[in-house]
Amino acid sequence: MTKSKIDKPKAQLPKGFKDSLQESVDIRNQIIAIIKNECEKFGFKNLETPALEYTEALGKFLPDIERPSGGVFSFQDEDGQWLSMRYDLTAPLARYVAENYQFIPKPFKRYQVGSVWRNEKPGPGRYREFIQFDADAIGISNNYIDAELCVMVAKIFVNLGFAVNEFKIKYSSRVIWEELFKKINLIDSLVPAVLRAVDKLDRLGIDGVKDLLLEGRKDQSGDFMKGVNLKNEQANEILNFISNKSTKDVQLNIFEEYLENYKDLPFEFDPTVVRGLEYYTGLVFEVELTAKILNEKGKEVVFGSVAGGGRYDKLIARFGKEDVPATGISIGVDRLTYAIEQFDKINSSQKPLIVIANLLAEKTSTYISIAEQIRSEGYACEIYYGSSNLSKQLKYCDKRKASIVVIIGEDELKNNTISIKNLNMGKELSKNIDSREEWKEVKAGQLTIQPNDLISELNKILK
RNA sequence: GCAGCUGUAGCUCAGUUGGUUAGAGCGCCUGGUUGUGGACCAGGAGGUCGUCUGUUCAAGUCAGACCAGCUGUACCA
Repeated sequence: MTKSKIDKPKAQLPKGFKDSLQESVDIRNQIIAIIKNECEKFGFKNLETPALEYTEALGKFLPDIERPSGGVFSFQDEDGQWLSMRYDLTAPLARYVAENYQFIPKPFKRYQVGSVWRNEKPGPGRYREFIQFDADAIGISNNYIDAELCVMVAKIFVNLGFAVNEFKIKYSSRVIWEELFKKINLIDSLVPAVLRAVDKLDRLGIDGVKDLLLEGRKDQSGDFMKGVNLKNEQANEILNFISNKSTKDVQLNIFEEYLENYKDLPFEFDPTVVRGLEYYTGLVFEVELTAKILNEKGKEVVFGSVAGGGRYDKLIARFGKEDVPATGISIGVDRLTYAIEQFDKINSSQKPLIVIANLLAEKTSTYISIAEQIRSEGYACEIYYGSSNLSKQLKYCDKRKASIVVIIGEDELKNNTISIKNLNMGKELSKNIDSREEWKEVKAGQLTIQPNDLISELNKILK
């Protein structure tokens, strides 16, 4: 009995995950190499930590106490211990530093790149598995290091091919907000809600933020979001503070003093950069692409930040140690890859593929020796091992996006020649041909040469 | 989580006031052509109409519930 279709497993990618083809992987790897290289120039060293941590080690930082493991992929091991997949690279770093504090050099500067996982509703450009790149400096309280991190990130973007008017690094400080809240007598429990409202300025505009600080606002679908219900005067003070951009504190002054040395890089003070995270204690910053980004359907989207970070001096102390000053930056590699692919900033460096057609089974060793000759020149080369006719083989090559097909059949053998077919050129030529007979006759893009000239002819075409 | 919208072939969709065997384009496969990609021509495969329950002589079409997807919004370490 054949199984009914309904019993068979569905070939389906889990939602929120994605498969990546060669070209994307290639571009992503180049991006990572550029980022790593810059970090190393600034004295950061690589640290790799595992994908799994004890849930407790991650969960202790979770600011949302109501659902301590919400949004995290977790399971129990044989001993009943709860394990979780890392949801960022900062929490594992804090664990590493706390665990190895006496052995590591202080200050400790490390970078790390790796996949992280979040078990939450995926959206456009938002996956449940994605790659982050982090660089953090532990044990330095001087704000020069915060500024240096920003300079390093700016240089990374320049090296990735962005012009200084195509991105912006916006910075602010949590401290100036704390001072404002003290001044307007805001109760502590409302602080997170206020900061979250302010964080939405770029999307909702000043009126949207005002609505959120007061009674609330309706979204596009008509759903109502409750506001913070501040007093009018409090809300006005906050809105004022946002627009006049004049309040600075000591940390910000030191930070800006450092940046004076880099006037050519696009830094901008913006008090509304507050970042959602609870654990930031001082300076915060984020990198924004100013160029327009389109989604798969060609529609323009608000892309948001591609990197962000800040100072988190209390995070490591949660493991019961004393406060350890720390600051870091995190780059969303997948989002960056998406943007870079769209702007063609980096091209896939794939080697051209050459396929040797298989026409005469008894000539396999000839094909092999030619393949070896081509590979030793540095090109990718494969022999077609199927038994299809030439037409099928060419179709296959077309799909593989091969550049050249090497043809050695009876005709070539008789005359001691080799035919090479330039598929890209053939494609161009075919535009002007519409009869089948003519198409077959001209053998578009094809060239018959002496065996000794093979490599030089390939070089000519592929250079 | 909340709200709005949408579920018919691999993809994009049509399907009349409920009425035989549910269609098209694209894609895929085969042949025309066992030594020439594309175009063209001919043929073919592919559907429990999201799921279940109900109304009806009769449901892709009507009703209800559920499920899934999209969009917005919330949360986001």
